[in-house]
Amino acid sequence: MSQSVHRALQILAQLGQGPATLDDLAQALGVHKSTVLRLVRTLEEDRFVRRDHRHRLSLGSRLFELGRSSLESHGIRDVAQPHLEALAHVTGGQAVHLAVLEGARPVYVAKVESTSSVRMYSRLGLTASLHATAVGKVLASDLPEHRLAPLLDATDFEAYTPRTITGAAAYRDELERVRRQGWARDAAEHEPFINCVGAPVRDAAGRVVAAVSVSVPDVILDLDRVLALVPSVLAATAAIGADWAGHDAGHAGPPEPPAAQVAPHHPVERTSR
Amino acid sequence: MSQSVHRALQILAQLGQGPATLDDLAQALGVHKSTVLRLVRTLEEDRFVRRDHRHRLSLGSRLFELGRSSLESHGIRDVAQPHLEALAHVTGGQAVHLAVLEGARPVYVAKVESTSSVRMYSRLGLTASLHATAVGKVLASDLPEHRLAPLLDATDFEAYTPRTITGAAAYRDELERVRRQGWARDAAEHEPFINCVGAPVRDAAGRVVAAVSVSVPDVILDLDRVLALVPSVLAATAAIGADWAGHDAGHAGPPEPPAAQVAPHHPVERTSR
DNA sequence: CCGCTACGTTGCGCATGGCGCAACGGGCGT
DNA sequence: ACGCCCGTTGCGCCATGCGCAACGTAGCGG
Repeated sequence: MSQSVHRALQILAQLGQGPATLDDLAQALGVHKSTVLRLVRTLEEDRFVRRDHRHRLSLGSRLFELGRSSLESHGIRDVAQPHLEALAHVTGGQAVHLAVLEGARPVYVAKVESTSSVRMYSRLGLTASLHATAVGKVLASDLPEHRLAPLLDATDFEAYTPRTITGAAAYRDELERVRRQGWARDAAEHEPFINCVGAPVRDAAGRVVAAVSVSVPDVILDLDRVLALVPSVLAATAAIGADWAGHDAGHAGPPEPPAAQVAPHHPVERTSR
Repeated sequence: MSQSVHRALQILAQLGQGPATLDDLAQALGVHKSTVLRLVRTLEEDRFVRRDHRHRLSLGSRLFELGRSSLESHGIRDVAQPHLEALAHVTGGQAVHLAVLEGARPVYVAKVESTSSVRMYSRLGLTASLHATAVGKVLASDLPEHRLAPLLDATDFEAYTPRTITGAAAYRDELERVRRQGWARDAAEHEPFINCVGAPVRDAAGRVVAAVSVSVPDVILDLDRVLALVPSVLAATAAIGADWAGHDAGHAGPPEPPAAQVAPHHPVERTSR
């Protein structure tokens, strides 16, 4: 929508893959150098980018602060963490994830690392696939049609493995199954040799607010044994939901009223032009 | 410089202090609701903000990714960490910080927590004071006049304690002393009962690229004993500088050529208006 | 059960803020 | 000492982003 803001964000994204020079950025965005300069200056004023001693641009410390806030703003994260650890324990040290829906994709907001030497790749704050993961199915399964339809349109149904569900129709069937049974599986649909089971965390009103999954390489447990973990997962999500309902009620109303504080600098915003 | 970008960044900063509604933001920025809406939509497209199930706005996962990159982009961080830990050890478990200059203020990019029960407050990614900290003095002492002057103008010389240096003239004298002796002190100038000593990390060309400091509450060690730590700090910074020169040379040239890869979406940028 | 309020959303018309261009300047390496 | 690479500046045009005011809707209290 807003051209210059979008470009500024592209600059940040680009700098996320390493420092760059002005012309690098200009070329990457396909705009003129001077345009980048103006955007960068604005970003610099607010500490979103910095320049090291010899004019190279990189991400600023403000992004670190905000990145931290970003994770912390998911209140459910702290509530869930102990339950995730307990779940990892009872399932024999498997990898456990908590994800929430953000826009069109699930995002991992908490995790417990597997204790086995075979590690699944995932990272806090990264997005997962909607159609090829247990958490994706769980989160999608609760969406009303008017939210689901645009998401499916935006999904490419990439076939990560031969078992990946491709096509919206088949996926809708899968979601119906998830809804009925109350949990989801991912039978080597994303990584060839990893099976997962996932279940929804519901708030007091019954809305799905997050999803928990357990991921197991099949050299550790075969699919049947993974499916046998479902009751443990359901117990964990129920416990998280209960805790969350409590915290949620306690926090009712804004935790900190965002107070009308404008930045004290720039006393006159538009002097001349 | 760029109005809409600046406003978008203000929105992110505001959301950093907690979720907010559209009108909250409009009021905080002093602009119309619809203006905020357009900016927020743009931020949303790129996952810089998200909306939870009922329309509250918070920071998006993209910020978490970038926040991580932001710290990692300081290559010196990884190089320095083991040396910082060694320094903390030989000084008896004191708090050790590594800071770099970003714009007008030092930023902590690595630290070792004190082992004593008296903890100094600091946080990775946060900025420190330029005039009232050892790292600030160290970083400022190496700046050429044309960089230093504007910084001093932008500094308010707030008197945190009775011993804080207030006024640019006195501060310039202090910088001269730092330059001559090769290290800086902070004798209860920022926190009433904490003394620090800091020293510069220099690259192969002799430029100051970072500063290391040791902070000690005076219930643990008196000022003289803190000053006695200077040789250890100097040894640490020398070691870091040497390691960094090696890494720096090894990395010569861009670590990853930022490659002209534009986002594959938005095939036509401007269709209509 | 209904009206009120609070919030997000839309369309419009104006002028401003941001754009590309082209030329300048300075530092570094050769 | 020269040339190249980058960052920086001033300018004029017009698309872009702005505030306004009206609409739609969902949640709430009477």
